Amino acid sequence: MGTVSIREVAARAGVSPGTISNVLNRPERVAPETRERVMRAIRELGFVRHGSASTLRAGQSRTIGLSVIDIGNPFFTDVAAGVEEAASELGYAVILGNSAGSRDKEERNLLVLAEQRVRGVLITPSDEDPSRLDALRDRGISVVLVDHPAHRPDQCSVAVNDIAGGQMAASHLLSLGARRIGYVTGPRSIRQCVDRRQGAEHAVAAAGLDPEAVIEDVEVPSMTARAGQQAAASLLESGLPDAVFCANDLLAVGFLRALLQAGVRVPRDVALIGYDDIDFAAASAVSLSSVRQPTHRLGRIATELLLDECDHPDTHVHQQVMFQPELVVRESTAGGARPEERESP
Amino acid sequence: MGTVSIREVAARAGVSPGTISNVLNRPERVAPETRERVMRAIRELGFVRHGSASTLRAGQSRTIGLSVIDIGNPFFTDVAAGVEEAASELGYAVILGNSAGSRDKEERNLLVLAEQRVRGVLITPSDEDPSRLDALRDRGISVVLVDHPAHRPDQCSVAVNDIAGGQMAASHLLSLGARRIGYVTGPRSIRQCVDRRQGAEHAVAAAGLDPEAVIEDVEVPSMTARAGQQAAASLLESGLPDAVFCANDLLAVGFLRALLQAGVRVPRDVALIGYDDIDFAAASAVSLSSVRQPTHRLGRIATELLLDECDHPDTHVHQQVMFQPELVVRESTAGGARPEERESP
DNA sequence: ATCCGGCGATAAGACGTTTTAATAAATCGA
DNA sequence: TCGATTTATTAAAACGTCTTATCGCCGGAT
Repeated sequence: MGTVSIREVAARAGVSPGTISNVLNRPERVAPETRERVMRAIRELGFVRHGSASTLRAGQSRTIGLSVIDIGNPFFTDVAAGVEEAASELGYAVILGNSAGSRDKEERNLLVLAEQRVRGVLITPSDEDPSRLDALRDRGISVVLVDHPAHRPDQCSVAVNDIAGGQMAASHLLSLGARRIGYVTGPRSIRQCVDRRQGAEHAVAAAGLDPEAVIEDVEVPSMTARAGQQAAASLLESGLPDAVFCANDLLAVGFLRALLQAGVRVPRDVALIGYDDIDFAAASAVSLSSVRQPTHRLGRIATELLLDECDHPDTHVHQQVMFQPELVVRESTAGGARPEERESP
Repeated sequence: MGTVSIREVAARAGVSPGTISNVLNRPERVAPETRERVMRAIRELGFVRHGSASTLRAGQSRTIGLSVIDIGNPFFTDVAAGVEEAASELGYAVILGNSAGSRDKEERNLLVLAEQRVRGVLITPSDEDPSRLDALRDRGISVVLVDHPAHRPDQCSVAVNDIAGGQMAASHLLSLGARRIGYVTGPRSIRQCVDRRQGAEHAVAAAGLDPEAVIEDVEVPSMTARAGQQAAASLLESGLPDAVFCANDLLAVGFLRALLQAGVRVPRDVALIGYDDIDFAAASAVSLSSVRQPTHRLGRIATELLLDECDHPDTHVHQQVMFQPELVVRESTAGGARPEERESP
């Protein structure tokens, strides 16, 4: 029972342990006949290589870490699926960490990854502080930023232009006639929220208007549907703007639900746009306009960059990949906020 | 640079390597003064324990594996969040595997987990074949089934009564007057699909009707929104029943979308119910009736059972936990399929 | 003064693999 | 036929930690 080691396989095949290792790691160096004999012994004994021993001796593992902010958000799930797919193709396992927006939790997760001596880490950092990541790099663990542009040239990153996305969303709302735009956002420590707002400001300014007068912030503590509902409640109390831009679709879905429950008509009374274009945006009560990001590719490319950096450190060139988002118009902004649309009640 | 080992910490603190190990693993055995000195050295040198060396020597790791069928399904995401949360609290890391419905992929994932010498595995098996899991158990890796009842008394499992759930859904549809019910299902190899149908049969039989005459199967190859759309297309062609029961919400969301696009009114022309009660069920175009499962708890309890089995093998008693699902009625079955509801067009 | 028990700390040997240098065997050119 | 080269295999030493048995020390009982 229990564990069968390389030694027993060696005995069974009538060779030395070193040869087993060669069959496993450099099969071309061992004679075909011997190789076949060893493979048979492995099969017959049900041998499975001890990854920890291998990692210990070889000094490097076949696992990578993935640290995301909210595994419950379909955006990150799609990214994770892309990561898992690419990693699995290249023979790597993925250790998942969910920081749930907490700095502490993220730190603990990174410690676990460091202990596991993962080959590299894919991370959507929960804040701008680079010290923890530098610590990882000092330990020889490569880091690729996901959905976050790298500030340093010696670091890979894969991101989507959030400023452009915010601009698209806001100028779309402006084109519908909106002159007061609510911006429902998560904490300011989240770069995405800040960038998307900045993009919105650009759009407003480009339209010859004053961003301060047009854009009204509603900040909520997390980026979930529940928080979106809260935001709607607060805005219903203080007075609704012409249009609302939610920093992600989860917020928008919750926001929409609360609005409809309160009898507000979308897009007639308020136009609404989200961000991420998660699968359900198209299926929600009023189908949701949004800003689409190539999520699956984000995960895949990030993984490929990371593993290229790990497996070919000499030829690897660091890249900061920046994708462009895409506006998706649906019912929630169709026609829009102008009162003359359709007959009045 | 790079890695600082226990030995250097020992030198710095003026003790032997064994003492460092004791501080790390049995702090109570070392004098408070020494402990403090060691902790300081650890901090100053930025020492991080080499998990692989530890695993190799100790013969057991602090990681568990999680193998799910579809990480893109919010049901599994919620389960995974529960798992991650509980594992993290108990100091375990989670290695994620997504079998994407493929037997091969699942097998590869399990091999990786075996190589990593994970302490245990949480798995939603993609089929009924227990041989792969037995192989894991033979290697001393505990296995807990998630969303799947164990057939053996010496194995833990956490599941939800799918027969009861199917019964709830179907009897609800019957109570609305439905006499022909479409059942949109994934492959028959998926136990959930089979059980939920069986529950529906019970409900139909209990109503004094013939299940064969009432229930009409539409089988699709995967349980995604896209597949739901296909199912709708096929049913639109062959003629719509009074009501439709989709084996999960993803199918139902896609089904609903296709129906609405074809001008079919829900629930007036067709009543529709899904399964899982994912977050978006309440937010879809016509809010979706569904059968709720305690997903997060499923993941948490499964993890707690697994780690209890690992950490206290002597006192551990195997449990087959079975939760009861809950019917959630929303618009998609409100009023229902009877033609006399509301005025005609 | 001696012995005993208990506490803290240590020395040294695993754990299972990879790797390096070395050996043995086979192939080749002259 | 002989040395030179290549090819296939091996022996043995790591990798960093945990653990077992051992040892020294101190206080208290004899």
